[in-house]
Amino acid sequence: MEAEQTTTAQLAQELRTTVGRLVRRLRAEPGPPVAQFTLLARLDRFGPASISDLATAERMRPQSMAQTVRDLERAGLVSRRPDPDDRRRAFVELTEAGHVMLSDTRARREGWLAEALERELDAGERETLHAGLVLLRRLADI
Amino acid sequence: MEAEQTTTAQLAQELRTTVGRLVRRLRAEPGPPVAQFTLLARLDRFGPASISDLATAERMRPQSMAQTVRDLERAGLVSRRPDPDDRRRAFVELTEAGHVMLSDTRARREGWLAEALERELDAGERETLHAGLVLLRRLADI
DNA sequence: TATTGTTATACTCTATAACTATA
DNA sequence: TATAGTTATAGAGTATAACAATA
Repeated sequence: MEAEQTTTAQLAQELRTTVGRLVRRLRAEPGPPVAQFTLLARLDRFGPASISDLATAERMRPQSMAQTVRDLERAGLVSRRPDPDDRRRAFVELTEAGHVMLSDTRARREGWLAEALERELDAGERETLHAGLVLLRRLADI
Repeated sequence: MEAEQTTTAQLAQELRTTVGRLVRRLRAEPGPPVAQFTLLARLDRFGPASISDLATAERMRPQSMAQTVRDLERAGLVSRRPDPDDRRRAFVELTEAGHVMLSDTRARREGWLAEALERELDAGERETLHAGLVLLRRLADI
């Protein structure tokens, strides 16, 4: 089907372009780097976790996750608590400063996204967006 | 509304996480770097354009776009044609090699995304995705 | 003066390779 | 041997600053 194929290819390009624009928009917002903020938010929502678990959750190499954690640790925003049952592992958790940074950023600056979702989209649109994200997630996990 | 706020915050986090995963997934696919491929696809679809126009279209700094164009030019995939009406400007356009690379990549490797859209999603889901992308684009353009 | 474009430089993000320590 | 984690290194992607040429 010629028309169908064209549509799919266009959708692919649209997706690529839109994702690129969105990433740049997110990055432009002041506050900690996106990857670091994402990790802080994850730790806050799901609690302490090991490097491996965090890497798996974000579909990222453990070495890459280790870098992000190292940067956050140097900034004093997360700390490590050794796993008493397995001395190879350590739980990464938010420090008090990490909590403060997170809520601070959410409230003052990085809240941009949440605010935009509230302000620019109505309830129905948020549902549509959610449905779209579920599909994007599925594509990302293939 | 407490519940409403929580939902919006969660949606924001979901968006952030999903976009991150998707970017990494796209990057993992073999072929030319994502930014370069995106530009090749744009030139193919919309025709020659100046650096400034391309930067505006992708919501990117002209200096950043100049880098991408320079890399593609060095690889022989795009060329510049001076604008006869304005000697500051030049039109960036696909070379024959650029066309070949584009269709080659689309067919063999980078076609992953288009294929996935065909294979993993049905027509209704593609519509939902499209609607979601329109909203994401709106958010990116705020 | 404003616009188009360039080069230099730096930061973020993430990957692969090679390694240590523990299980 | 397998798993958890680290450091070293490199490449992609993009930004800001400072500049040159043209309008």
